[in-house]
Amino acid sequence: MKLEKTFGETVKKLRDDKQLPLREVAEALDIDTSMLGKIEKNNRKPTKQIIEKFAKYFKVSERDLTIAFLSDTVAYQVMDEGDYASEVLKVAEKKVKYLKTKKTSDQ
Amino acid sequence: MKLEKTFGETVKKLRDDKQLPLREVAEALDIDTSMLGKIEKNNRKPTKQIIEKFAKYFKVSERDLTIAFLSDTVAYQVMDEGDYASEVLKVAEKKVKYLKTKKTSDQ
DNA sequence: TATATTTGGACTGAAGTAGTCCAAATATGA
DNA sequence: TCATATTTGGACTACTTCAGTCCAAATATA
Repeated sequence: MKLEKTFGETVKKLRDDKQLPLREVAEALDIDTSMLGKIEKNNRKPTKQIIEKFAKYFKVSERDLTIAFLSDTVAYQVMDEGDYASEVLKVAEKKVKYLKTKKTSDQ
Repeated sequence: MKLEKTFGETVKKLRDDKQLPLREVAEALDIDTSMLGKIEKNNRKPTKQIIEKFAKYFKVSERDLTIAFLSDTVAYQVMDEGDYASEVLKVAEKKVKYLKTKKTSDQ
């Protein structure tokens, strides 16, 4: 089974693997040490800019990091709302497909 | 092809089918007429309470309305973020399943 | 024991948003 | 055409949310 790590867990692992302290990474990304700690604990959300910096600094795919982050947000959001989570995501997928088609045919 | 209507389109249709003016429905739901108009145009989000009132007033499933609304939110949210929409939703589904399992085994 | 790191609480400023109010635009019907 | 009802949207307010900061306590390291 593939374990679906949160964004925070993902970036913490990147840092741990290189045995770097929060201070050093935070400095490199030009953010507050405490901020980075919170991001790793999913207590604060990273901005696009911060995700970009993470990707460059750790030399990982910005796309993958972005997807990891956005899917986190969506997952927690739908889990907060009753027991419809899976259903909501399924319908959302249909809507996305529908809206994409619409968009394309609009041009 | 099943057309995936937005929440606003859904409730507008319910109202149109009964040929009711915004004023009357708004009054019954105890919200501002302008507010209802905006909800139908997806310019304002309904609260849980308003969704509940819609369901009761039009005698439709609250669950279905809720899913229609939440999936709207999620769909537009992920479409705003680059071209990763479908991928994000797929990963989010995995995370939801993973988190549900985790939650169950936690108890 | 001293130093570095991690954690978390409290706060601030800014952004976002539900909801209101009103007036202009549009439709309805006599 | 005229009068009335409905719809639309802009501007505003009050409230909430949240990224980001600062600092001090807790914990780890050597």
